Amino acid sequence: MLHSYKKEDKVVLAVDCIIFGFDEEDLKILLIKRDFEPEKGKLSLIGGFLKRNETLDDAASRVLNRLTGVHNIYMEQFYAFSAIDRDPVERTVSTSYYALINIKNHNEELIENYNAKWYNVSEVPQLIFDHNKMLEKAIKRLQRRTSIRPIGFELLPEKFTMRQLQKLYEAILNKELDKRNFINKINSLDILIKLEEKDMTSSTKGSFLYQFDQNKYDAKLMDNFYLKL
Amino acid sequence: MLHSYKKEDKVVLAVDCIIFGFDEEDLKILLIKRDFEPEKGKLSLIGGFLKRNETLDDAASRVLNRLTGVHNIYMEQFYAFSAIDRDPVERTVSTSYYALINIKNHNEELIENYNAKWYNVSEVPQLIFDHNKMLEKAIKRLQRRTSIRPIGFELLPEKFTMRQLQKLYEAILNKELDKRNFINKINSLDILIKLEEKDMTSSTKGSFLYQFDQNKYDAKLMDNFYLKL
DNA sequence: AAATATAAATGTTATTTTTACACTTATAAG
DNA sequence: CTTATAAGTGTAAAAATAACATTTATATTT
Repeated sequence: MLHSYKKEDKVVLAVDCIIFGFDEEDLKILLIKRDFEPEKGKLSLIGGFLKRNETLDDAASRVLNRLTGVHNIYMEQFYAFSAIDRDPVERTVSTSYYALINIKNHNEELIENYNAKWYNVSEVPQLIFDHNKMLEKAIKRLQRRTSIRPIGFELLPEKFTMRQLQKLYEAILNKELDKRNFINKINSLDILIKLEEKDMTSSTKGSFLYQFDQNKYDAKLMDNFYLKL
Repeated sequence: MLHSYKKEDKVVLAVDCIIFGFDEEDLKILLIKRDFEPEKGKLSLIGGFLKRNETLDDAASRVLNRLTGVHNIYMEQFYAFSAIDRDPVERTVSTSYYALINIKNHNEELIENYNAKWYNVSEVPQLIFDHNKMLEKAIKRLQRRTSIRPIGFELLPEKFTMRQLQKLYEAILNKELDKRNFINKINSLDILIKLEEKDMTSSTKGSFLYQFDQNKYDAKLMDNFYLKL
C-alpha cells in the first residue's frame, strides 16, 4: 500500500445504546445486568464493539437487534464519549445512540437471556462506567427532539388514544401538559388519523383511537417545524 | 491484566474541525490545501488523529491550536462519521467538531505554513473524503444552535456594532432579518452592553459599539431559552 | 330504573409574541 | 449649504400561546 496510518494509535471503538420505551405512564429504558467482569452484576446500557467491516450505525443496529430481535429500529447517534479511563479494562471510545421502540414489540426471550429489564428513567440506579452520563445526554437530546420532530410512532402501539400520546410527551418532557391545548397543537401538526374505533379499557365512555399517518409523519420528519409544548 | 478487549478490532480515530469565522459580511471556514498524498493539492478540513492519552476534545483542541496558535477555542463535538471507505488510506472513524473563532484572532504565520485559507461557506469547493458532508452537518447544527444559545462572542471582535451582529446572524441563518425586530429581540436577551463609543468606519453618523456582558452571556449559555429569528 | 362515578370530549377569551412597516437623524463630503 | 449614506427608532396588526370549566357517554351501584 502506498500510504498508511501505521504510526497512529488505534483504539477500541464501542457503541452503547439507550433504548427508550414507553409503558402507558412512564418513559423507560432497557438495561442489562452484566454477568461478566468487570462490574459483574451491575447495570449497564447495551453495547458492543465496532467491527472492521461495519459503520457505527451498523454496529448500533446489530447490538439493538441482538437484544430485541427487532430490525430497523429507529435510532440516532448523539455523542462520542472518550474520557481516557471511562472503561477500566482498556482505552475505549464509545459512540452513543438512542433508540425508540415499542415496549411490547420485541423478543421477550432474548431480553431474558440478556438479563435485561425495563427501568423508569426517573428511577435508574447507578450504572457502570459513564453510562449515567450517556443517559442524561440522551434524555436531553430526546427532549429537544420533540420540538422539531414528531415523536411517538416508534414508541406507541399502532393504535393509541390522545391520552396515551399526551402521557408520552409528558413523560419525555417531564412536565404536565394541558389536555385541550395539547390536542389542538397535535392536531395542527396534521399527522394523525382519527379512527372510528374506541378504546374501552380506560373508561366507561371509551376514547377514540388514533393512528399516525405514515406519509405525513415521514414528511414532518424531514420538515423543519417547531412545536412548542 | 485480568480482562482485555484483545480480540476486538481496533481502528484509527480521527478528529476533523470545521472552523467558522466571520468577516464583516460572510460566514467563512478555514480550509487547508493538502501537501501530501493522497489527494495532494485538494482542499480539506483540518484534522488529526486521536492519541492514546487524550480525549477527543483534547485532540480537537490540539488540532485547532496547531493551526491557529489559539488556546481555548470555543468548540463543540457534533458527529462521528464512520463510512467504511471514507478514508481511502485506511479504515478511519472521524469525530467532527465545529469551532468558532474571531477571524482576526489567530496566528497568520501558522495558517500560511499550513497552506490554509478562509472560504465563504457558500463557495466551498469540493473537499476530500466526506468533508463536504461534515460541513453541511456542522452548518445545520450551528443554525439550530442560534435558537437556543447566544452566538457571536466567539466570532466577533470585542466591540462590534448591532449591524455586525445582525450580519453575523444573517450569514449563519442564510436569510435576511428585519433591522428593528432584530435589535428588539437581541436586546430582550439582555446580554449586551451598549458603549459610549461609536464606530465611524461604516457611516458618517457612526454607529454605537456594543460588548457582550460576559457574565450574562455565560449564564445564557447554560440557560434554556428559545430565540426565534 | 335511577343515581353515581369516571374519564372523554370540547371552545373561548385574554395574553403574549411575532411580524410588518417608514420616517427622522447625524455627519462627512462635495 | 446641499447631498448622500447608514443609523436609529415605535406602533399596530396578526398570530400563537396559555388559561380555564362544563357537558357527555357509559358502566356500576343502589
